[in-house]
Amino acid sequence: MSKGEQTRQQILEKAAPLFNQRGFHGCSMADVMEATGLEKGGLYRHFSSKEELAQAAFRHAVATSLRIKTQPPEPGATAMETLRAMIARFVETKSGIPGGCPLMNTAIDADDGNEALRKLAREAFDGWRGRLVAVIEQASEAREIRRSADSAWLADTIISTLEGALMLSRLERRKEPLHHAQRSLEIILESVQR
Amino acid sequence: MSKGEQTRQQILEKAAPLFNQRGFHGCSMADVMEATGLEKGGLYRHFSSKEELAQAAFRHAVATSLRIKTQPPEPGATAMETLRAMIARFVETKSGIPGGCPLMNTAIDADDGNEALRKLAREAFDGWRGRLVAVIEQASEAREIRRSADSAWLADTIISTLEGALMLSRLERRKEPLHHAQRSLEIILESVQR
Amino acid sequence: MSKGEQTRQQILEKAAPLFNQRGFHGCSMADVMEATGLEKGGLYRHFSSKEELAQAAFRHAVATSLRIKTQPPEPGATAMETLRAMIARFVETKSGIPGGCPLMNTAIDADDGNEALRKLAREAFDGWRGRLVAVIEQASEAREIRRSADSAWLADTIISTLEGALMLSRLERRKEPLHHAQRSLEIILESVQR
Amino acid sequence: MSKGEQTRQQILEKAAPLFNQRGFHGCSMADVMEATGLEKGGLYRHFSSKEELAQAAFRHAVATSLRIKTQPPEPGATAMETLRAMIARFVETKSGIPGGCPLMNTAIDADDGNEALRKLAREAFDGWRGRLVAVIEQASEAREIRRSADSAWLADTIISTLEGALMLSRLERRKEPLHHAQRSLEIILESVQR
DNA sequence: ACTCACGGGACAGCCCGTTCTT
DNA sequence: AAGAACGGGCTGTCCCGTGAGT
Repeated sequence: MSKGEQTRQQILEKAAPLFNQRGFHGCSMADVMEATGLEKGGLYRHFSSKEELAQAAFRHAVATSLRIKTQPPEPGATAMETLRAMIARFVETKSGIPGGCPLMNTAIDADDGNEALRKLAREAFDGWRGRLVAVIEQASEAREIRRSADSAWLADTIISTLEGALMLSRLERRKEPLHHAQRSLEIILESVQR
Repeated sequence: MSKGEQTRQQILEKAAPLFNQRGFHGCSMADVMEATGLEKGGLYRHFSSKEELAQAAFRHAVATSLRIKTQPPEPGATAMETLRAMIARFVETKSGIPGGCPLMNTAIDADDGNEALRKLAREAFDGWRGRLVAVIEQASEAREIRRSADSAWLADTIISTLEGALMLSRLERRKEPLHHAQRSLEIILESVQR
Repeated sequence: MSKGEQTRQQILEKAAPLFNQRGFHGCSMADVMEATGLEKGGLYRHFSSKEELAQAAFRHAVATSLRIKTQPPEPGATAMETLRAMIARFVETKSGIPGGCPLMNTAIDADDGNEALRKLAREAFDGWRGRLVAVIEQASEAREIRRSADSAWLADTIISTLEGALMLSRLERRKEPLHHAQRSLEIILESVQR
Repeated sequence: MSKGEQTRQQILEKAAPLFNQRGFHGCSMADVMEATGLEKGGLYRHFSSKEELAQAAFRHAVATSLRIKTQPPEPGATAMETLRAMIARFVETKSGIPGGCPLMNTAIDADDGNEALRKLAREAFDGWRGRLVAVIEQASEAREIRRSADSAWLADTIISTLEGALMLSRLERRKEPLHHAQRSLEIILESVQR
């Protein structure tokens, strides 16, 4: 890896948590300078604007988050086991990046005009949902759940419940909401299981 | 209502949507000046700092939001009917204030250092949860649901699922996530009903 | 005159020479701050951008310049006497503002993209030419010069020769070019006189 | 021509129009980089500073301009014919470089502190005037004009009138001022012709 | 009760120039 | 000979807040 590419990665590693914690408007380029130890000239060599840096930082945060939360399924596990493992990992794992789930943070932060970031957040959620849907449909085909089960509904429910619970959990600084969510999702899963 | 109090209310009515949409850092006093038509001095007469204005605006937003979403239960309705109505109202009603749910927005926005706003958001969620818990326990005592049902768990689940779904729904600009949430909560409710 | 208006005038008095001497790109807002003793906040209260300040400063410079160079004609003077007096005043008078003729400076400085300034310079020249043409046509009607004399040509010649000579004169820091111009214009005037 | 010398020439060819159009402060090294396709290092290998580059670019612009405007006189032409040809060429020829006459542009642009550029502009005008004076004195000796004619005055007049007219012409984007200048200079020339 | 006028610091981004590397 | 990488200062502008004046 070239020197420049290396620096770029280091910037992203430092900047991603900052943007995730403070949001786009709440994190200044000076904050990034301080965190990275680089001067303006050094930063702007790798990113042509704060906007571009924030986007790259978001992608980095998502990649880091997902690398931790979506490990490959245990070999030999059934689809339902995989699904439960995905939920459990979300509930138990400390987020790979400080400041909570970057998807939700960015979704809220970019709810006003920042269309570029909004799009990135949407695509990230689409990716997550896609993976959930795939597993659900595997379960469906393996007859682990009823054929009539709606994979889009189930995936949305899992995402919504987990993200909402994470938000509550972070706000109140206690883990119950996440565990409550897990319990509720268990009920949902049982309801579609045959 | 005195002239001053009236002006204060007008400021809050204009400022609340701005802070809700753009967040604390994303909304400047100049934005509020433009929206209210007042000058700096006019604003700072009623609020000693941007911080204080943002907090008052948040309280205003919550009050507005809840006034719409938590109308008094239909007289004669059972506790479970009331609970379902509360959920339905969240799903169907357009938020009383532009920019989505102020509770969630503020929870995310104040996740970094802003402890004062954080506390307000937490209290607002506590209030909502309290009202849910009360209704759930009514249902419990009226034997509409199993005695063993955990009201804290159920309330958390309702809040998490709805908020998570609202976030998704706003991000993707479509209503399915909210309807999916309602369907899921129905399953949860049935599971505790005897 | 209100306090604000007074400050605005003081800003223009200080800024006009700076812009005239250094040009738009060569004069920074910090320069204007230093010259006026005001801080950023004070400046931007009166002018919403550097662009706007530069335009106002140009108008101020033109007004100052013309107030000096275009005094009302001596009562009782013939049109030709007035014309010669206008030329003489340009040649002899120290410019009302340091840095040379603001019309020419701005014409050159705004030759690249600055269309707003360009337009202002053009209008200023139009005004000057208009006044020359008026006097020339008076002379024509008073039969001081040949009826066939082309007032647009004569006005252009006076302006071109004087401005070109002023440029040379400033560049070489000696007055001969201006006197040479005056001599040449005298020949031109005699050629149209009957 | 060595590789290095060749690159240097290419830089000057690209940079000269930029500096001529935008002035010293209005043209950044980044602009030159973009125009030449070179990186910082490539530029600073050939020029030790922006100042030095600007001076070299000015010299290049003058050389280019003069190469076009001062072709050798027609063999067999009288001095006066040569003089008229020089004027005509200035009026008719499109400038060899975009942005107008580099001599005048630089004279105005360097009117503030830039002494090095000022000096170059002065020398360039001196060269032009010298050539005019030479031709005028040829005419004088050949008795094409009166012996008493002042060559310095005539040369200054030609330069002033042409440059002033060119400025007006560029400002108003029409050619009349230049043609008016030519007409006026014709009158001047006739006045010294015997 | 509110406007006007101003201070001064922070913001994103651009600038010129240097050094290291190839 | 030229590119890649970086430093650090400066630019125009926006920001929150204060105090005098009406």
